[in-house]
Amino acid sequence: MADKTKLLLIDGNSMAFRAFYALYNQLDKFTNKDGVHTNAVFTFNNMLDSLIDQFQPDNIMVAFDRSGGTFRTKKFSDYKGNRDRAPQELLEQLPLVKTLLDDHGMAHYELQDWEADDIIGTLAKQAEAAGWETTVITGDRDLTQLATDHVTVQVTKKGVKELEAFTPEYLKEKVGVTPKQFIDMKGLMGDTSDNYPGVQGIGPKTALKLLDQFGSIEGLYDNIDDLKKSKMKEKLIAGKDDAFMSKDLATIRQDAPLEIGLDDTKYTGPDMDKLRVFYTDLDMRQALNKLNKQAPAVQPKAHYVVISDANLEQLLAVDEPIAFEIEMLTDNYHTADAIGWFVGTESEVFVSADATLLSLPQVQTWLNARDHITVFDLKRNLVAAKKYDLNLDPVDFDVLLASYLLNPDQNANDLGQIAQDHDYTLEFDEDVYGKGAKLAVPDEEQLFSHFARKAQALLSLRPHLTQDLADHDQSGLFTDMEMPLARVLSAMEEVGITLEAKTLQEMGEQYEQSIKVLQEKIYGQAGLEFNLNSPKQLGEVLFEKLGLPVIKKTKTGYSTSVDVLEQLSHDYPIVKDILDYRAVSKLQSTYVKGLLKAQLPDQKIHTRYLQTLTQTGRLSSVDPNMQNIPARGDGKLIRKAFVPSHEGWQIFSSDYSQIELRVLAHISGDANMQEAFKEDRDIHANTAMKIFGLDSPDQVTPDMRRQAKATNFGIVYGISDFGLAKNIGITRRQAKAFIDGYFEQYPKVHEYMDKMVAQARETGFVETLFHRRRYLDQIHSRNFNLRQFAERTAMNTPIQGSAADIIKVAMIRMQQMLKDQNLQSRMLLQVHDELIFEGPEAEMPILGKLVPKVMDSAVDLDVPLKVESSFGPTWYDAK
DNA sequence: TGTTTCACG
DNA sequence: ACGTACGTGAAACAA
Repeated sequence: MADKTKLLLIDGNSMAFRAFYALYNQLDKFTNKDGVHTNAVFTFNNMLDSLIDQFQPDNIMVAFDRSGGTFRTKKFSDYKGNRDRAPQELLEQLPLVKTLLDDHGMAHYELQDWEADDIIGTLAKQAEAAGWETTVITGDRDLTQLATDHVTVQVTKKGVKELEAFTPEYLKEKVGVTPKQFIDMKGLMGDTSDNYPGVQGIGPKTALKLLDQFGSIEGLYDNIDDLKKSKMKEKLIAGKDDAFMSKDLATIRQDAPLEIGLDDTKYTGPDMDKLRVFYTDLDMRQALNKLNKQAPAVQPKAHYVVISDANLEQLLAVDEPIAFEIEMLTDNYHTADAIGWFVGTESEVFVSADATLLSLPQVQTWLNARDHITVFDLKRNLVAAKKYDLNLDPVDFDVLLASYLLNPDQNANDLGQIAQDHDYTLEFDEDVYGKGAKLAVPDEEQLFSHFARKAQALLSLRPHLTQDLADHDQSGLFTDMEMPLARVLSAMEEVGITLEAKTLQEMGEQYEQSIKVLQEKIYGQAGLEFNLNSPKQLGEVLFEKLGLPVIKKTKTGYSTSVDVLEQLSHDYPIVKDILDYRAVSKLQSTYVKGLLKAQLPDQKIHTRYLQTLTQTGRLSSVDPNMQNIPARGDGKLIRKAFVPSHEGWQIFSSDYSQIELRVLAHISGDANMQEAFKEDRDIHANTAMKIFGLDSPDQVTPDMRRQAKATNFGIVYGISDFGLAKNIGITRRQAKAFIDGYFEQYPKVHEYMDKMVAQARETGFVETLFHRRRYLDQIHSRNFNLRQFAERTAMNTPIQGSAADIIKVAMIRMQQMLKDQNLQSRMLLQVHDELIFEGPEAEMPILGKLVPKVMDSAVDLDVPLKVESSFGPTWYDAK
């Protein structure tokens, strides 16, 4: 027997409301570039996908209310009279939802004077007559009156994901009435949300009892004389008209004069191309990516020439700007092998799976004679090329770097994504190469086609990005800072830093012992063994079994973080042991074991700096992270394992002193703060004098200095009294007094803070000294937290970002200086405000002069930059 | 995959 | 009446 036709009837308004409020708190995250909100569209879209999945309908109709009154408001002018008007952010999305339905091949309908409910009711009746199976989707329980053996009403439960299926049986079981009686019940009870009265004084309990006895409102009033004299009887008699009117209002009509019929509900399926345009217009990336997975855009057939001995001449004859790339499958280009490379011109793309061709002298000569080469991820290509002794000096444009500067948070690290953002279709690497266990080189045809399309995308994107950079006033930042920096970083990564494994292993053995001892001690005190590394288990032991006071909770349970444990450690010795255990096991797992795992056969650590990740312009470091090697406490000993790569060499280190506060003094123009730096005073003591109202530095106690230091940090982070209070353990009132005092003493700092927030509100972004941008969409959020966060970021980013700019300039100049001076010393690491070198002992005095000179002259501020240096036989000693 | 914790500036 | 310090990465657990 063939399956019956399946019809899905959706209450469009109800679902749009649900969709809108499901992501209401993220309203501001869901906007497109024109500021149109998309949260409801986004959720509605997901709902449609899951409904199709779940019900596999043949026919669909989404019914909407039409604005203006209906026949119900004509009968009873207060009908739905107490409803707030839907918010503008939702109303603007309703037309979008309807377009979305069109593109999905789903019918929608609305009718003057009639509600969506009546459209659904009418179609449900017609479908029943035609022998179809109907499912109604709504957030409104009133529609359960439509349930029959062939009509199921699915009502959304909490949010939009879960549905509750109302069949007549289920309704009877759950509410105690039949679908028809549901209307009688509403008639007696009334409905506060639809604002009709029912019978005054009759609630659900009484209504149910009466319906059980009399079957319906008609039955009740036909036999009302049989009721014993009572208050209820009086109420019923008094409310008779209201009861009938309310029943009438509650009744979903099944005879609406629809201009459409069942034939018009056919689900014709999505139009992928239209959907693609729709998602693109609304910047709905997630939906777009999902769609591209299901139905990859038809790629224009890409032509390519596979490089061979026979046609090498053709490649070498190319004399125009090219796109170039050496492709690798995995992230870590220090360990990855090339899977191929390509050269693209406007008219042809040359591809190869044989990277050794890059070693050919004629290829190298030809490449080095190019005027313009465009790549994606310069640093990655530099490292890859180095394996074939190839320099890539002519590369003058990195699409990745350009796109990062244009908008650091929209950077996906994938050419496909960047292309898509510029309305250029290109498959994502992940979709061509797979990911995780499925990562593999595809067949040659697919691989080379992808190469060819990438080459074309690179050439095509370059002029647009170049223009955008110029429009943002970022051409200098791109050409003179990020592009040269990529070369500096690639050199630093390739040199790497030598790790003396033996030193770490010995430390590891000691840690192992400590861990064992501490473990036993803790188990003994707890009276049981458990997984100490599990915050969950630890929380249960401490706060349930041992009954320690709960100080803080996380969203999943008890917090066991240091600040909590430290408060407990005075009273409970076990907690002190746990803190010690945590400290040692962190060193063991992350640093001893982690670093040893990352060591390559040359005994060195080759980290990768991520140049296009942070929102502020800082670098980050991965595989392993060399920017968070312990610098304080016992952990600092880890640094002893980092040694020079040659006998007789030393490690040299220079760091900027208080660079962020100096940057703040400069960009705020605050005379008091500038004076402190110009006279090289202790800035924290200076601040202490100011906020505590002291006359001389002698009066500053260590504790005052500590609090002033925290306040200085707080200012840089975009202060809040709460945050400062928490950090230094004072009351919020005191913290507020500190901040007020601070702003009084450094008035222009206060002005700066206000100015940055105002600028973010006005332009949507803030900038560093070198025009690095960060967009802050949430500055306009009506969510307090998101807005406050954006305001703090507006204050902090120009400071942190300008400091990052400055050290980047210093790095570029330093690298050049080492070369110009013919020094053997080399730059190894950058840790935000610190540069680490290695070199022959004899060069240490030279570095001692040169490095601070280059660093403090990297930029000319209204205050001096201060640099402190030191050197020694290991990183530990270079302190 | 998300959460918690902790290492750095 | 809200619940916050800014920027990162890695390990381990808990799903």
